[in-house]
Amino acid sequence: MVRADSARNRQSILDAAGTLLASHGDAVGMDEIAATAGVAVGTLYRHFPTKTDLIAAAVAGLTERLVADVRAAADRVDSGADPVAELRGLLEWLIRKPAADKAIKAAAAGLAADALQEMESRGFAELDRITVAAHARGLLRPDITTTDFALIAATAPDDSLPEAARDRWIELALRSVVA
Amino acid sequence: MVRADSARNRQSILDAAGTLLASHGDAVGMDEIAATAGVAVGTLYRHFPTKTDLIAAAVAGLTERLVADVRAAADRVDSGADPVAELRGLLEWLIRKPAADKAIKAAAAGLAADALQEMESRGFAELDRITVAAHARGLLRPDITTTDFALIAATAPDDSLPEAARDRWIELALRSVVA
DNA sequence: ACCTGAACACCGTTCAAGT
DNA sequence: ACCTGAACACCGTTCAAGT
Repeated sequence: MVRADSARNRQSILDAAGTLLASHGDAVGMDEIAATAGVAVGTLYRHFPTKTDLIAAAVAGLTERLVADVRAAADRVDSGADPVAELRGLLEWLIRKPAADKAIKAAAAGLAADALQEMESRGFAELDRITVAAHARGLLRPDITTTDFALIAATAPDDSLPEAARDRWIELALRSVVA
Repeated sequence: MVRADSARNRQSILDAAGTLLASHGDAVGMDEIAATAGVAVGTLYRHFPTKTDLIAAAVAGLTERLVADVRAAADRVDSGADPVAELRGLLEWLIRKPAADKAIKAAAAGLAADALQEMESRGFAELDRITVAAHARGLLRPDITTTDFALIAATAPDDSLPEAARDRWIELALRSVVA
């Protein structure tokens, strides 16, 4: 049984971390996060033994949303939507996420691999639904797999590139998979 | 006229930084680099006002080699080599560089954009030679430009991905440009 | 002009004391 | 059990003194 104030503190810390990391990226200090959350640093460290752990927890929310979006896209495909258009939409989402999430993503640079693994294990099945549907309609090159899409997603550029370059990247990426 | 010892110090610092960054990445402290170079920290800061500047200087060497490699590939194309094979070779080089260089590359994470710009301004012309030759032989899709290759190079994954994934990435990347 | 290295500032992390 | 916040450790950077 967790104490009510402990649970509340944990949530306050996550909220504060999410907000501050989003606006200032990696640069926020643990002291500042603790102050914003209304707790002492020691309390912060009781919940998250290291700054990396805290960032990982804050990024987890991002992953949730990604998985939810992939599922929504898969649902639309089941309802007759164009699989390739949905894949394009997902890539656009991945690249164009609001600046707030970008900052978190940047802050989590070192965690990219972990996050991808997390996404794979939980969102892979959803992505696979789209791949299967697309193949059933003969829209993809025969050898393209769901893993290929994960690979493409993993190498997606961030918004440090100019808009035109990002659009072009999506075109080239889709070109490598469509029939 | 620079004092001989000053020039010597600068070189010692660059050598030490190159070695230490290569073996330990970003983790090396300025004190350690200074000690290895046989100078005081203050001297290090006289030559490179910030750690970022020092890393940038160390990375410059990498860029030189990249440009040289692109030029060599372009020369081989002029001598009749297959342009697509040369492009594949360049991508492989980019992904598979020795671990030592990778560490420097990782240490220079924040400088990626600058390095790319540097490469573009100096290596773009070399890369363009390959693109032109490839188009002349009808090997590329008509709309593919040299900028597309730079874009692909910029999004190349590093060796955090398993070998098979890196090979597959190269396949997909080439697929998006070949006719 | 350039070099030295002690000192400063900042920030992630710990821990003895409190409730 | 959990919270507090002063203290520690580490590292990038500065600067007064030396040559």
